[in-house]
This record gives sequence, C-alpha cells and structure tokens, in this order.
Amino acid sequence: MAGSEDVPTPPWRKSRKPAPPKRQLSQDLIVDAGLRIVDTEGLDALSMRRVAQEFDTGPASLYAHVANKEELLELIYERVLGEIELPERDPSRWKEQLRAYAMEVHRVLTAHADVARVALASVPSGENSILAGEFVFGLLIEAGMSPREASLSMDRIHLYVTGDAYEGSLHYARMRAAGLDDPREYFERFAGQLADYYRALPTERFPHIQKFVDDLIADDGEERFRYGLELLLDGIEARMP
Amino acid sequence: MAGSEDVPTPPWRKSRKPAPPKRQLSQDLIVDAGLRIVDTEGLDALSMRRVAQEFDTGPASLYAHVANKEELLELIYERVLGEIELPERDPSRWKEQLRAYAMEVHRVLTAHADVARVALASVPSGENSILAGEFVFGLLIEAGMSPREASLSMDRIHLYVTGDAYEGSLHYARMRAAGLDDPREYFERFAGQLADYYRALPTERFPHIQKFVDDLIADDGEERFRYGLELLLDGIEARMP
DNA sequence: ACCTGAACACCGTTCAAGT
DNA sequence: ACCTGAACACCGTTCAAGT
Repeated sequence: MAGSEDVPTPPWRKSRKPAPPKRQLSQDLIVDAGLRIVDTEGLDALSMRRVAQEFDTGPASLYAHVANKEELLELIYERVLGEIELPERDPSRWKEQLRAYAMEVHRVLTAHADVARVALASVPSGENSILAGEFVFGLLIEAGMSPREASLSMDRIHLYVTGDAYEGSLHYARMRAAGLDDPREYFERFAGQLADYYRALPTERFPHIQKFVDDLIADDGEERFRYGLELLLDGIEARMP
Repeated sequence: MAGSEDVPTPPWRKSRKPAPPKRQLSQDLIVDAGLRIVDTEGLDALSMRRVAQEFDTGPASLYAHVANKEELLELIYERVLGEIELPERDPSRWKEQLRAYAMEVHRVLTAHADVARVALASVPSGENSILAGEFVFGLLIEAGMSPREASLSMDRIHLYVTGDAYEGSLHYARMRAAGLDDPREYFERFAGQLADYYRALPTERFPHIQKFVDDLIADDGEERFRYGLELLLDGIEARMP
C-alpha cells in the first residue's frame, strides 16, 4: 500500500483534518489586523469578530492576547501615534514647533480616519503618548512658562487637536456611509445642502446666518483647524513671560 | 349567571386579553424616555430596545415615530439644547457674553452627561442649535468682526465646548463603570493613579513630566475648561478691529 | 395610521474543553 | 500556554400581519 499521507482524504470520508497548522496569533498581529480594518472599513467596522475573521478563527481566540476591545483600541492608537516624528526641542522657536507638532498629530490622526475617537477617550499612558507629552510640556517650560500653565496649555492643545480630528472622522464616516470616495466632493455637496438650508431660514429670526451664508461655508476643515490653532497659540503666547 | 367582565379570567383558561388599552406613543414621549435613560444610565445604555421597554413594547414600535437611532439621538440633543438661555445681545460686552454662553452650553451638556457625544457628531440643524448659532455669530459680527472670521470663531468655540464636554462625559462613563458616584472621589483616585504612574517613569527620558507631576494633576476639568476658553477668547479679541 | 412578533444579521465576553 | 466552539445576553432594523 502507498503511504496515504500524500493523498487528500476523499470528501465522503468526512474525517476531520489532523489538526491544521494552527495560525500563530500575537498581540502585534492582532493590532496590525485591527488597524488595517480601521483604515479600510472604518472604526465602526472594527469588531472582535471581524478581527478574528482575519485569522480564520472565532473572537474567543483574541482574548489570550488582548484583555478586551478597549485595550485593543488603545493599542491601535499607540501604534498610530508611533508615526509622528518629534524634532529636537528649541525653546526659542516654541510657537513654531508647537504649531508643527499639533499639525503633525492632526495629520497622523486624520490619516487613520477615526482613531481620533480613541485618542479623545484614552488617557495618555502608552510610551508614544508620554513621549509626545514630554515634548510639548518640556518645550513650554523651557520657553519660560510656569509648570502649572504649561500643563494646562498642553492639555488644551491636546484636546483641541484630537477633538477636531474626531469631528473630522465623523464626517469621514458619514461620507463612507453615503457611498462617496472623494472628500472634496463630499464637502461640496454637504456645504451646498447646508447653505440651501440656511438660506431657507426666516430672515427675522436668523438675520446674520441668513445674510452671510457664503461666509459660513467658505472654509474647509483644514482651514478651520488652522484658525483655531492660531487662536490657541496666540493665547498661549500672551501668557509667556 | 353573573357578568363575567368583573372576574379575572382564570389562569388555566389561557385566553388572550381582549386587546389591551394600547399605550399612545409619540415622538415627544419617546424623546422623553430616551433622555431619562441617558441621564440615569448613560448614553451607552440607550438602545432602541431599552426605550421600547419603557413603553412595554418591542423596538419595532418606535419606528413609526422616529426614523432610526441617529434621529432619536439628535432629537434628544435638541431637547437638551432647549435648556440654555440666551440673553439680549450686547456687542459692547461681546467677550463677557461669549464667555457666559460657552459656559452655559458646557453646563447644560455636562448636566446631561454624554449627550455631548451627539453634539460633537451632529450638524446644527434643529431650531435650538440654529438659535444658538445666530446668537454667537451675530454677537461677533455686531462687535465688528468680518463675517468670515466670525464664522471661523463661532465654529471653533463650538468645537471646543462640545469637545471638552464630550471628553468629560467619557470620564463620567468610566466613573459609572467603576461603580463610583462622587465625581470628586473619582477625580482624586484617578489623578492619584496617574501621578503614581508618572512618578515611576525613567527620569532621563521624561524629565519634565517626572519633575512636575503635581502641576500636571493640579487642575480639575472645570479649571481646564476655563483656561482653554480664555485662550480662545483672547485669541479672538486680538483679531477684533 | 399605528402597532406588533418574529426574524435577520450582527455584537462583546465567558467558559468548558481540547491540544 | 494557547486556541476553540458553543453559548449567553445583548444590538438596530425590516417586514408581514394585525387593528
């Protein structure tokens, strides 16, 4: 008789395969898969089941490497934060550096769509978050701010950046839900609808909104983000000794 | 034979009751019930099923009055916004009025815990949102700002207030999940843990965070909100002609 | 017009059982 | 130690059927 191992078991035999080569799971691989799903399908599509599917197994298999969904989300956020690059600190150029930092974090969060939601929710505790915190905090202190005010300023910049990115991610999700691909097209359609709505308002009760509709929809997300960032930076500058 | 209507049908009869007096549903009642649930059990506890339960029926019954869950959330948000009170506009005191407005919205959102999440997500379209918008926009324009900058400033103040309230609501949810009731107790426990964690960091890599731990946890949510609000207001003031 | 039960296609997490 | 199937207790929404 020939060795039976080279021959596939015929379907009618219904024998169970002799223990499949068992995928090797790991926290890193799980985070990889999770981030891939968030990037392509959005945060709402991320479920333990969906991640497990990526490894051809059930959700229970993930719990050996990850405590729960919340931890997985924070691990994904930390992974994303690893993408930002911090320069050498130069207190004499604190405003410029703080601006660049804020825009870099905003860019990275926006690139990964709705990871911003996690950013807003999570308390900085991973290595990358703390490194970022040390950068901003140190910069403000070295530029002459009191630790107390530097702490407050850092906190507010962080809230602003993540809050704006989060808001953006919600629009992004809405775009996806509407079946659109081009952010510009979405913005125009969206702004157009809003403008029509505003124009239809009764003039007596909403005179300003009605009159300056074009100004209300003039700036896109990027410009609005920049404007608010400058407001904050100027406020901080006014508090620098 | 006595009239059988005064006698309860015996359990073994298993007759079905002759059409119960059918609860009268309405959009208002549904929003009421929804807000009540959010206030007492949190936004995460709000589900169509949970709301329906309040009327002793299944979730399908709600769909005659509300398009879907998203619409219900926006209706709840609008209801909450109705609680803010807007004063007579006085452009000569724009900064004071804008500050009071921001704090009032923040207060109302915070009072209803995590309705802030909806606020951040939703585009202003209900009557109360538009009224609030007209107030801020008109105030800034009458104080002398260009419509374009007034539009940007209004947008950034809105993002800041709702973003901060949302962040606060996440802490609130965490407090509830930890089984605590007193926000002050939660803050102290939370800040204490954070401080311990920061103190344990390696000094070489995180010198500033490590050194000024006390300053990092000195201010609570209210003070941080106030600080950021003043940063923005000062930035806006610097742009007033 | 309004309401409903049942069904569909999902969730996160646990647990006993396997290797 | 790691992995798994099955189960538990949930979701939002649809739809045919009732009144």
